[in-house]
Amino acid sequence: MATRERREQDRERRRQDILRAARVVFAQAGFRRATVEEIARRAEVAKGTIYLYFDTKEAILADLVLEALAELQAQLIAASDGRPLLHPDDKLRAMADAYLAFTERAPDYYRLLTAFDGGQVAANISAERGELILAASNRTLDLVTQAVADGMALGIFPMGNAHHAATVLWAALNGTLALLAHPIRRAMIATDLHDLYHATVELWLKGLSCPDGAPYNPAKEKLL
Amino acid sequence: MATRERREQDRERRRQDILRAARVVFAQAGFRRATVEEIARRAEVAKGTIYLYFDTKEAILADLVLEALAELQAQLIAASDGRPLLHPDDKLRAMADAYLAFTERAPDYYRLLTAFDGGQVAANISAERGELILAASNRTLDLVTQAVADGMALGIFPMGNAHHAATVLWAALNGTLALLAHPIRRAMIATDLHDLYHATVELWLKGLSCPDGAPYNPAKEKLL
Amino acid sequence: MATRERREQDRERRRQDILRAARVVFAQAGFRRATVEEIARRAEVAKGTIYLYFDTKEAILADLVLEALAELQAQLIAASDGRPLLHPDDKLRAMADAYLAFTERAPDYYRLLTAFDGGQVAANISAERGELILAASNRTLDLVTQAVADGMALGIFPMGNAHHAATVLWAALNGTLALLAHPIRRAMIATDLHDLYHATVELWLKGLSCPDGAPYNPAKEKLL
Amino acid sequence: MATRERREQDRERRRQDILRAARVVFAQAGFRRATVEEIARRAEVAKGTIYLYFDTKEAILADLVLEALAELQAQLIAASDGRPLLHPDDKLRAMADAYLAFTERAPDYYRLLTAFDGGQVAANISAERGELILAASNRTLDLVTQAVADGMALGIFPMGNAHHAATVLWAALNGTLALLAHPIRRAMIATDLHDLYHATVELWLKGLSCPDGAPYNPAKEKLL
DNA sequence: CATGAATGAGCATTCATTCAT
DNA sequence: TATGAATGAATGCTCATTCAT
Repeated sequence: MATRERREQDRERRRQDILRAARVVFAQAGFRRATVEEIARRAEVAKGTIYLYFDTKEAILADLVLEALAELQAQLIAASDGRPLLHPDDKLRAMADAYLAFTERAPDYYRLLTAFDGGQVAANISAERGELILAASNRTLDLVTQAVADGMALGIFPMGNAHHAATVLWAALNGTLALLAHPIRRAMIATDLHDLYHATVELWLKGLSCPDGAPYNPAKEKLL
Repeated sequence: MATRERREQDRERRRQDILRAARVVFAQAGFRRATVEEIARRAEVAKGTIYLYFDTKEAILADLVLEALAELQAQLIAASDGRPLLHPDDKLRAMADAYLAFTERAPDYYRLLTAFDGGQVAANISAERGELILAASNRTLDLVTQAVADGMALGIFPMGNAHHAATVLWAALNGTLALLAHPIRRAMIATDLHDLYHATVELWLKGLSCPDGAPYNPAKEKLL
Repeated sequence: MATRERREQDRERRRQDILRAARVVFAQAGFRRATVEEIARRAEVAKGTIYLYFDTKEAILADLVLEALAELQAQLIAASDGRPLLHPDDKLRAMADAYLAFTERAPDYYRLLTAFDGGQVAANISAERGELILAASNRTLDLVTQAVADGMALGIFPMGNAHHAATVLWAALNGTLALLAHPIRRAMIATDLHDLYHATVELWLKGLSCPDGAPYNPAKEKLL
Repeated sequence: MATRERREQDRERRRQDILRAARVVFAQAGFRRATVEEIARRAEVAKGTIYLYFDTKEAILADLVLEALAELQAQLIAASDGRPLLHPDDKLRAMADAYLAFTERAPDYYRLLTAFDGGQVAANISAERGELILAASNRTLDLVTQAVADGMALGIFPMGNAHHAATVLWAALNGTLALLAHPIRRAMIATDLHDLYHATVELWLKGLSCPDGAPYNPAKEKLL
């Protein structure tokens, strides 16, 4: 019976309408200041309708976060997996670029991700949803870890804890991206953000690959 | 007129009482969930009194952020300026350590700083206060910049944009510290946070000092 | 036309399904907290279907109350009418027992009856339904009245207003049963409820049959 | 300092204003349908003000119930304790009359008491308040119990379980009063309610005092 | 200056009822 | 007839801010 299928499609479409609206509202106002009323208005549905599709306001956020993570993951995969012959450091550059592009093409998704990281919000999310998010988050980092591990296996990066190294990189990138988020901090940065971001990547690559013993410093003895 | 001086002192003391109370309350409950009522209770003043010293709840936060930045700056200075003979990379290590220690000894100050970075709050702050915070924030980064510049001047770091390099480091450290903040993210990190943090510093030092041309990769040709 | 009959039967069956479901839901959650949604779920029909059979939520309750009264009436008749040779006071004992048994075997029906008595609900019920309920309620009391009247006719009870006497008994029984309903009140009663209930019946029988002039009190003169 | 005393008085007055308003609103609409908004409107205060004096809507009810029980208790005491030479049965008559008068002079208090007995409401009340209410409720019944016990001690009532007997009476009175509460039930009663009520008391007195063996029924053997 | 009572807009969530299909 | 998606009014409670004393 096509009716049922149609209905499911309608339902999914409506769900997406609401998510799309919520995405905008959350991004503009932040999670706490955003109101369900406003989301409903923007989605052009009644307030009660929201609750036919989502249990709570937090559940909407959780779904959006999952969506954002899925999107980010897709971008990272597109930037890396599709090109198996890519050199490991270029692969990591590509992934970092994909991340930056993601935050710029979908700044609301990025804000959602960081808003969620704020902490206070996560408490009210169902355990099941929380685990899904954790898993998705892990998967994203795993992609970076894999790229690093590949580089190590190929002898391009010195052997070591790939997960550890990947986390250092990822954290550094996040830190740089965070400069973008806050108006005051952003004003603080004279330099172009992209330069900063790329410099972070290059520094990490250099630091990782640079032979041990560095930073060599012949002047050190003189100083002390 | 001693009376007047006395009055000013009283006023300042009261102000500090309120700030001290607010610091605890904001740290415990987060800025949005914290209530002026609770701050007043903790400061042992009436709710209305708060408004004799601060225009809005946000203004309290702004002042606390300034306090936090001043404290952080003091720590950074203590870690660097006091020891002029310190080797530049050890100086940066010391500053990074001081930052980490600051976040651990005064986690509420750190939370305040990041809460403020959330963005939503900053919007409601007076321009004047905003500029003060920006200036204080800049001063903090300037300390790092100075250390880097010193290293460059001494020929220990290759010449370059010291401010740029310092920002890269600072952002990376912030990104690593942020992993601590969110429960889910934290669970994601198998490694010890301190290792990660120190690795970030070392990687930056190595990356900065490593001779250009790296990452050298003899296998690269073979791959492509 | 058998089709039509069939249709009527189907309709009636469906109606009963809904009533059966509502009975459970009302009993579990109380009238106000019960939701039409839950009734529909339990009856395995769509929410809208409910409104094809009942005008409002209150109308469902009204029908259930009628059902409950019919059931109670049936029990009272079974306890009395079927045994014409029963002595009037034993007949009343049997009816009282039947009432108690009814409240225990069908506590949901009993709760419905008392919920309806709460008053707030009754206001929203159609006049027609209200009259039906009044009539059914009267019929129940009439059974008791009849038993009392029989006793009077037989000279076992002193002549008097049978309806009046029956109402006194019925009200007393209801009062005793009500002690069961509320947790706090119930905790108040050290004695077993059944004892209380039977004592009420016996006291009524004694009081009714006891020769006038009682309570005889030889000590009375001394006191005053 | 008279200021403080004044303030306490103001506070108490306001509290009473709110209670008075709530008493009316609860009586008119029933607890569930009553809104805090409406109570505030009637008390001529803002909605938030209500919550300066009471934690929850339920807390208002709890206080009103306590007030009602205190008032009822006072009436019962006035009807009995003040007149030590009263004959026990007259004392019980006076107490019953006082109860009836209470329900008629303060029907909203009476409705509150029965609404509270509904059960659903009591669940949300603080344990402390619940115990206070239970205690107050017990005290009321204790007054009746004491009167019965006195009668037994004086040899006017046959010895027995005074508490048990008092509960039977009280339950019977409540049952009779309940007829008043519900419109439909009330219409059912042809007789005057007062007659019914007094008949209940007299029947109880007769039943209690009537010598055992009654109801004597010489016709019984003939019947069976 | 200090107080703390009063304010009232704001918000997430529920649910009886309607109606297009 | 049956469905179930959509509606939107309704409600208890919070809290930053004001202001009379």
